[in-house]
Amino acid sequence: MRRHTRQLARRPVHIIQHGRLRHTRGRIRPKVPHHAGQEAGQVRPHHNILWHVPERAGGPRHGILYGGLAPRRHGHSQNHIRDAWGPGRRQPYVRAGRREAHRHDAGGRRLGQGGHTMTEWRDMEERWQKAWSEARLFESDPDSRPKKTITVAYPYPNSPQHLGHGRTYTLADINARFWRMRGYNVLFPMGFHYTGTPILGMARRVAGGDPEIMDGLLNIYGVPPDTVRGFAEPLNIANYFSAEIETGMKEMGYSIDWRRRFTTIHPAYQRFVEWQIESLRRRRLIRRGSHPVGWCPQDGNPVSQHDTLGDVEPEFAEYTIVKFGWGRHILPAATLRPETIFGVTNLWVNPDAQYGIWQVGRERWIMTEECAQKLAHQGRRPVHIGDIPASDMLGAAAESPVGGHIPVLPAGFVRPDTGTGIVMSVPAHAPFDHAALRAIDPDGTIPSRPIIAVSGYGDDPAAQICGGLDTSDESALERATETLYSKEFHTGVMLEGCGPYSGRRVSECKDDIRGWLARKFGARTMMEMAGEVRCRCGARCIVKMLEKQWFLDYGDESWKASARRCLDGMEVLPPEIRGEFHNIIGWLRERACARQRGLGTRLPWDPDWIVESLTDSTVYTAFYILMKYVNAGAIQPDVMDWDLFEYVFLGRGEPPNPTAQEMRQEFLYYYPVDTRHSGRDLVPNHLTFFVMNHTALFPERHWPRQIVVNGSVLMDGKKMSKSMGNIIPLRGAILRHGADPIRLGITISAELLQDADVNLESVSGMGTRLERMIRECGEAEPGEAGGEREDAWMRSRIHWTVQAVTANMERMRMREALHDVMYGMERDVQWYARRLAARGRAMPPGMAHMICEMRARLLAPFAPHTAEEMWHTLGNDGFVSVSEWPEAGNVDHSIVHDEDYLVSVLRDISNIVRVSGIAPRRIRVYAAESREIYDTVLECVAGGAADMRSIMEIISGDDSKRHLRVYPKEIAACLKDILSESVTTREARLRHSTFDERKLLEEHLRDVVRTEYDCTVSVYGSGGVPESEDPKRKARLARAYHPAIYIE
RNA sequence: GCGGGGGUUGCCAAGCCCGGUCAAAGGCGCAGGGCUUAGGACCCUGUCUCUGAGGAGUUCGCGGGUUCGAAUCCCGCCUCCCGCACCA
Repeated sequence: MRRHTRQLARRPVHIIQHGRLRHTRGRIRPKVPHHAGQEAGQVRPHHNILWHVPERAGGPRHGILYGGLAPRRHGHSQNHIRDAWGPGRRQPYVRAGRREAHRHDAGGRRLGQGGHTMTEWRDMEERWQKAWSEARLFESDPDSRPKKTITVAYPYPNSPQHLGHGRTYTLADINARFWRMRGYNVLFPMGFHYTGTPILGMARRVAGGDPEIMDGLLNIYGVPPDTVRGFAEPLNIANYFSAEIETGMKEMGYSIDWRRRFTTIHPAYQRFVEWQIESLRRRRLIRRGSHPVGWCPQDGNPVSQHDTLGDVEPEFAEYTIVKFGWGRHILPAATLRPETIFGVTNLWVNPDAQYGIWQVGRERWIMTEECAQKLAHQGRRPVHIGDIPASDMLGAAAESPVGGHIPVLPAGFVRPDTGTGIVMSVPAHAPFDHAALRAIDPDGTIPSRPIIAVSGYGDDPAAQICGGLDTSDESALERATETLYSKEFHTGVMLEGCGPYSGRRVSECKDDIRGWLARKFGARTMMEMAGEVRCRCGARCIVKMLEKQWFLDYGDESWKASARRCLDGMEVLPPEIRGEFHNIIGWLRERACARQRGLGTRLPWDPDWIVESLTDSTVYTAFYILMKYVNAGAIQPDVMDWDLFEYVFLGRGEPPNPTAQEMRQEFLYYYPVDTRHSGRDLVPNHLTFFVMNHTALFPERHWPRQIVVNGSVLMDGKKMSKSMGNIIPLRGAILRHGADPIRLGITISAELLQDADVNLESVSGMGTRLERMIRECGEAEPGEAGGEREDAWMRSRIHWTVQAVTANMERMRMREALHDVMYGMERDVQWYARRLAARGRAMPPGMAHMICEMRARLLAPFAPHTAEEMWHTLGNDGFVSVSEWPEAGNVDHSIVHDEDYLVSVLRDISNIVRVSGIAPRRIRVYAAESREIYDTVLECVAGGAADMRSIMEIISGDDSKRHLRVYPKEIAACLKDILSESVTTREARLRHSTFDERKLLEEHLRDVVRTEYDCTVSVYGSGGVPESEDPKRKARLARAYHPAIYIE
């Protein structure tokens, strides 16, 4: 059994943890040249012609350009739509008075005068950021209002932020801004996670002048050369990028309380981590054990993915070392398939390899030097006591643990650096063994010993699968091996002669056999890299068993139970991710919680170890509350001891000082966390640890209330990564597109849990839309809002929108909410403008104002800068960011119902016009006069009868309806109509059974149609229309809600 | 292997939980028109097929089933992606 690492990487191998079978994966990382011009700080906005819109003279031309739903070209120009904004339209910004003065207060140059450059847009955003900051708008301290503590996983500053990071933070910010407007005292803090090893690796590579990383820093990240030189020092990297990220967050307009900022190597934070880890230890959740890690023998360091050449993830395979006796010596054969011990016919050694004799415990093992070195890192101490030529072993009769003697034979495929250099030969089940054995024993003197029955492969599976193969073709043998191993593992059954395991499935008894060999025959295990992994220094990595490693026992059942209880008591959004948390808790087990290098906090009781970085970042949400005091100088880190934390977090003991008392009060106010935001990738680790650690450290009333998980951001359908060259740095994107358009682009591109494929065109489309909204605010004046039917309709639609947006935002369905604000409302306003035009009215100024103001408020969480600009342009004081979230008024359902009807009739007309190609001169509409059948069927459907048979039964069984029995055709037609409508439409129609179609058509359809088609409109009842008025006999086709139409 | 999530009309992406609002939202792209000296931007219209009448036909990975009715529910299959730990 065996052998080539090359092959190991391609077939299922046993990974150390629980012996779970796991596929190793090949990773392909195409080299893609980085994109020039993406570097932060190198974008020159004035060169961005896409954004340059020349100023125009006639400002009013840009009145709100709502075209109708389907204005025809046949008739008038569409200008009536614009004219709907009517007399209220004027040159903006030329009026004197308070409002005007106010606008100038808002600062400098305004937008909305007919186009802007990117520079102007950025000026606008910066102006508001500055105003917020000066007004300390987002600083939160306890007060009498209810609170919301909203947090996001803090960033690891080893690179600038890109668009992908922006998504989680933007969602959190939208959430924070929403609740703030709803009257909550929102705490939204931010810190920086300095702890960790990747920065260490970067620093080392910079120090070594690694061209790849230098290129990345200078050209992709745009770090100035002078600064990069300082990056040999890890702290400089973290400081540089955290500042960079912080600036980016401010540029994005995040409503963060920056007074609470910290880094995880701040002395105060370290005191906090000491308290945390010590608490866990006192709760007996920390223990000691040994643990395998990838290891570079040259550097003497653990290696993880970012330390390896090609960023290969070090993965381990677990070999079983089966001891074969040979006189006073042991021949240790390493195998991945211990179950095949029953089928061994011989051992293989490499005739060209160097073997030595090593004292291992009380035994003398024969193995290669490489093997002895590896064992030395895995808790054994082989002592070299001599060499032995491979030839001395050839022909020896080795004693098998399961009985009998087998010969030692030579094989070239045995690699001295893999396993022990000695291999079990199982010719019945291993194609390589079969081929090698038959090559030196063509007559079958040594017969195969099949021990696994596997359907489709006969009595000698390896022989069969090798049947048609060229056995000198290694790759063919590898493929055969892979196929056979997989088949045997999953479907194979142990044959007779396998001791207690006969008749059992391979997949079920493999681990048992390993255990049995270990117990009865002293078999050992040995870790080996699954595939060749090289350190960045070039050395080949091995597996090292770290002794006396500290573990956090996430496997503790009672701990898991309380985590489940916490989870059950909290909201998880989106709901479908909840099950995943439970699964993860299910398989969670001990996890190393300390390591030997990197930035971080030392274990209080064992200063040789540093608290591992996913362990020191589980409950820091509580620390923001204290950090305000540290940053303000109200308390010094050196007095933050065990007693202080016990008091502040748990109320234990007496307050050590007045500040502690204040902190306790603030903690009680802000805790628990109301929302924890994070990306999906953190679900199996940080978010679950967040839950686990809270339950271990805090009383139940302080357990988190809600977790919100979002998907990541893709570029062109691919995950953003440096090696793909598709990273869009956030700050560069802001320069190019503006913060608000990016915020909207990210939010609207996908549902919460979906990965968002952001396209930059739609981002800039957002920009122009926002700009138009600002512009429109400049043309709206407070005033009379109109009392006509269409005004009432518009108001109802606004109320409906507020309801829908609010409900969606409460459930973190930000995409849908934004959709209603950006597009839904837009569509309503278009219809409104069309109705106004039909009646020759201009939009009442008050209504235009109300629409704009509602937009500003609903948009404020999403596009805060734009919303502030709109708010002030409308003449409001203060900040929309802290204004009240709109309350939804009552929706007049009957008006909405009637307008929906008009839209549907209009749609019918435009369909006919389009299909027939007629330029209408006259449109005749015949409204159905009786709705008895329709209403009857509608009632039946509402009552659950949706098929003809049951409807006919109901009608026949009701004296008042029985007379309708003779109209089955009509009934069927009504049923079809009704079923094609939505449930909400049906309900609305049920409620408005007194609805008078003809009257509505006469009063309203006429105007709308006439304006758009420039033709006459006649409305009739369907009964008794003289033939002169109904030349094509259409009137009889009228159905309820479907007037007959004739166009000439 | 274990666990999770997908496959929708040119692309991205809703809908699926709660079956008829679905030829299927919205965005992008594309086409025509408007506006503009022009380009860009913006606005309108169209964008599965057929249609001189509001209609019909064929679609939602594949194959079955349940139902008056399925993108939506059930069963089977194919296929893609992600996580699996000491790493943020």
